[in-house]
Amino acid sequence: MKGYDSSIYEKMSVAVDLLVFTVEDDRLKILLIERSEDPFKNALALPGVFVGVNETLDEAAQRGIKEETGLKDIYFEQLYTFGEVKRDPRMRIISVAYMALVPVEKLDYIAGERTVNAGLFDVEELLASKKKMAFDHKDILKYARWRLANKVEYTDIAFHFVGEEFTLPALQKVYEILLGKSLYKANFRKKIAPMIEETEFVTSGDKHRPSRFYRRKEG
Amino acid sequence: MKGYDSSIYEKMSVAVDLLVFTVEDDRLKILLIERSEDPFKNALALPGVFVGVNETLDEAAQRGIKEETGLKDIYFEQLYTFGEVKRDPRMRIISVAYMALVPVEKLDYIAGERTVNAGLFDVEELLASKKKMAFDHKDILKYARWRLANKVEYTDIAFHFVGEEFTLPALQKVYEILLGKSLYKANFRKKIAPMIEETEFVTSGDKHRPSRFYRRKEG
DNA sequence: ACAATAGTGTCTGTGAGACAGTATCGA
DNA sequence: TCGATACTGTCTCACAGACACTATTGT
Repeated sequence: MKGYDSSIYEKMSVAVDLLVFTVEDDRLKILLIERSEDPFKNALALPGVFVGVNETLDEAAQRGIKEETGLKDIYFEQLYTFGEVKRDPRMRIISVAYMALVPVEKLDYIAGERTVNAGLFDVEELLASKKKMAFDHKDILKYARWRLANKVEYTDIAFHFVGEEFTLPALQKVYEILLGKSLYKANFRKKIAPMIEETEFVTSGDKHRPSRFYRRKEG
Repeated sequence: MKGYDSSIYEKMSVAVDLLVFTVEDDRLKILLIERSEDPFKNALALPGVFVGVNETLDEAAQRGIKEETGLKDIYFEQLYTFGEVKRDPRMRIISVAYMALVPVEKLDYIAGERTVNAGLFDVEELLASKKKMAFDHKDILKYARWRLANKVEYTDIAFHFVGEEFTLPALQKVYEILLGKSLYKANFRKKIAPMIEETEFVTSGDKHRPSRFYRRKEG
């Protein structure tokens, strides 16, 4: 880093953009806001915050999640950093995208206080439509959707969409939604079996056989 | 993004740090420089460049690779963005880390012109030793090493360490180095058979059976 | 009894792991 | 012929896919 003298390079703004995903009504959804100002007035956008000088990227992401959802202690991970020169027409902004995964119950809990112009949107529908989103946010969403589909195959992310205790049909549905295809019950259960343990509880009230609740097992 | 008025947030410097990996003498190596100035004078560091205001992150990475190795058109990908507040003791710098993977022949080609204080270092040795590196660069290296080990299992990255035409023993060695374990010849060949096609060439001069050269097949 | 969904048993094919064997070079 | 490395054949076992079967609730 020749001389490492940054003064000859102009500094820039660094923002964290948030992709808060959840599964609602058997669909993958994302929390978006409707912009109230130009540029991209009235367009859908990812919520985001600027990174403060005394704040790490993770801290900024956490702060943003708190501001938008009221939640802390939810799962999130850095996704990718977007640095096209003109991604924001006004000024140079580097955007570090973070994904957060939330069981929908946690969001419902604070639904009443939801910002009036923020809400959950169907991801597949949005991506399939020609609807424009602000900035490069549609590209970011597309990339995040792709990563989710990938990671569900070799990690545990699907579990972050369900609560502490969950039924296997519910968890399977999450897998199916993320993978975009249906799975065989028996095979799914065999695959998941080593990662979970039974609870003593079962569902009730449905007009069919009740479903047992499980929780994650360490290991 | 409340108001989207960035003026209340101070701007910061954004740098790209480069992890140029290669395989030399059956070892995973990385290109590092020895710092000539404080802070961390004489410590090993990742080469890096600041991101210019009219330059994307990828362009900055490419420029940095060119400056350090003289090479362009080599494989690279964004790794992760590091944003600890005090990662650089002098000022706030956000570092977007990029990995580049190069067959060692390409680096040898320009070995004569190598910067006097830059060179290839054995990655495992470095990580196992207590030797300090500048800034948080040892953490970055550790993470990159981990990612390489992971990605080799479900992607094609290993191919970037060999040239256009390569023998299977050579490619297998790359896999073994990245995975950190030895593999069975027969199984390895069966696994990559669908990804390659024969050439008409074989090695010669060795005091044993010659080895056929292969090249990648599309698909 | 029936509709509906939860949950299990088992056959099959595919692919990774293990290992023994054969092939082809230089000396 | 021998040492060395390239390359192949084949057995086994774990696991994913497919599908048929049983179980338990409410009405």
